[in-house]
Amino acid sequence: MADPEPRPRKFAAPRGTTDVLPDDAPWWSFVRSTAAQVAGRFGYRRIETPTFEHAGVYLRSVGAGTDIVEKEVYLFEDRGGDTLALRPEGTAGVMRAYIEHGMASLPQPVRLYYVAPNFRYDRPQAGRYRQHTQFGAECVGDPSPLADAEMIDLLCTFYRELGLRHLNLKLNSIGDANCRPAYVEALRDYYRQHLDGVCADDRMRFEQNPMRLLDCKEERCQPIVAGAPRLRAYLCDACREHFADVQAYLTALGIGFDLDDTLVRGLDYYTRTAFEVQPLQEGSQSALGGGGRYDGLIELLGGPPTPGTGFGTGMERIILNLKRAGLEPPPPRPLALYVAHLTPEAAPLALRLAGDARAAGLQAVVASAGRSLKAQLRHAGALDARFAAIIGASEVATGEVTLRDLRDHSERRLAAAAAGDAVASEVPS
RNA sequence: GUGGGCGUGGCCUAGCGGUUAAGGCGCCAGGUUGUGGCCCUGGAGAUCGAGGGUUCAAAUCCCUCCGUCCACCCCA
Repeated sequence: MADPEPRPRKFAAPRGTTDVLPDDAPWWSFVRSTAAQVAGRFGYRRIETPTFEHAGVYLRSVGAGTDIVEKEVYLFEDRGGDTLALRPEGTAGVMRAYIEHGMASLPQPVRLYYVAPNFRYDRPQAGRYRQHTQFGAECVGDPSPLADAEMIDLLCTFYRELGLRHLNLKLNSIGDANCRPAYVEALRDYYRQHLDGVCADDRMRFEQNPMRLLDCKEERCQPIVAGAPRLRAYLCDACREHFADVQAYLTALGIGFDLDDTLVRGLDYYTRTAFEVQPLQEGSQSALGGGGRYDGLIELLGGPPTPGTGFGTGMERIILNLKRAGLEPPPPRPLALYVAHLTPEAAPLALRLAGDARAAGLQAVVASAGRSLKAQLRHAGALDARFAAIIGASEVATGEVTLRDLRDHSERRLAAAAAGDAVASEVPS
């Protein structure tokens, strides 16, 4: 033999991406179907937008000065020369679709939800991936605080139905175009006096995105954050009232929350309500979900002035927390029937029998050809099958099947055509 | 972008300078003629992450890179 060719290089999944293997699939179907059910019960309808958009959709809407736009967006040029971007977050694409398809002429508000992958080029870590999946919902065309409360209610209901406990809802209002400028002014004035004692990031934020000075985590900046003017004190009457109503509705719903002055969204089109949910325990990073009101966004994307509010929540982090909480996903369907066959003549019967079982809604697997009966039954055991059908020369001759109960080891012979039903009558489907 | 831990067959792990890299799980096959889960036996499967260096000799020491995990940051 000639020298074997050098083995081709083995590939690994790109950094920050994961394979969802069969063992984890039950978690995913559980979380996905719960999302669909809960959203459906709130009257939200599913929307799917492309995984990539013209880059401007995201760059304009997510906003300059944010980490996402500065360094995390996957940008690429296609062969036709268009500049495109992989979806870094869910809302912008949905709003683009709202505008493009004239949803403003549907009965308002329009309630939409999605489950879709998002892409951000940041450094992977526990619960942080370059591709992650978000369940999100948007309520477009309703300016009232009731819509904000509904979003939070939907999100909390979702978590509750999954079985997640010990969550902390943080709530804030960041004002609107009427009142925020005065606040930002005051904040700037305050920080101007403290610029020496503040971290380098903060000095940049001071210039580019003063609101985000408030959520600086740097220890030495904390006293300065603590002494900063309170945004809530600057809210105009309309915003104050809106915020009070959101809280009243949440209270009526029995949803607990903590007010948090430092919870901010830096950009102008974010208005009023902002919220975030995190696991109660390790309060550091790893928000499970968050959202808020974005009354300026649709206009920014070229649509008519339209209010909107929504949330996004990370599926991988949810599953991580479900596992940490010691919960189990609903068990997958068991294998009802394993069909063993001993001769080439038996194979067609085996295939037909498996087909009968499947038609009855059961899970059935046919053994690979050419293995000993012992090997086939061992395989059946390894797959945790409930029944094994055995088809050898003797069964072929009589058109029968030997059906073995793998729990109590009992066996009986019956007509091949009846075997599928026999299994079905004993295995819940 | 910054810092730290770790990289030995599919998985977990032993070996930490010296002949053909060891074990467990898993996989495949046998333990007589058509029968599983226990037990026994055998087999396949590793250029010890990659490249360079030190040495008579390196999986074992040094350097670089890559990957991965964890934390910071940010976010979901």
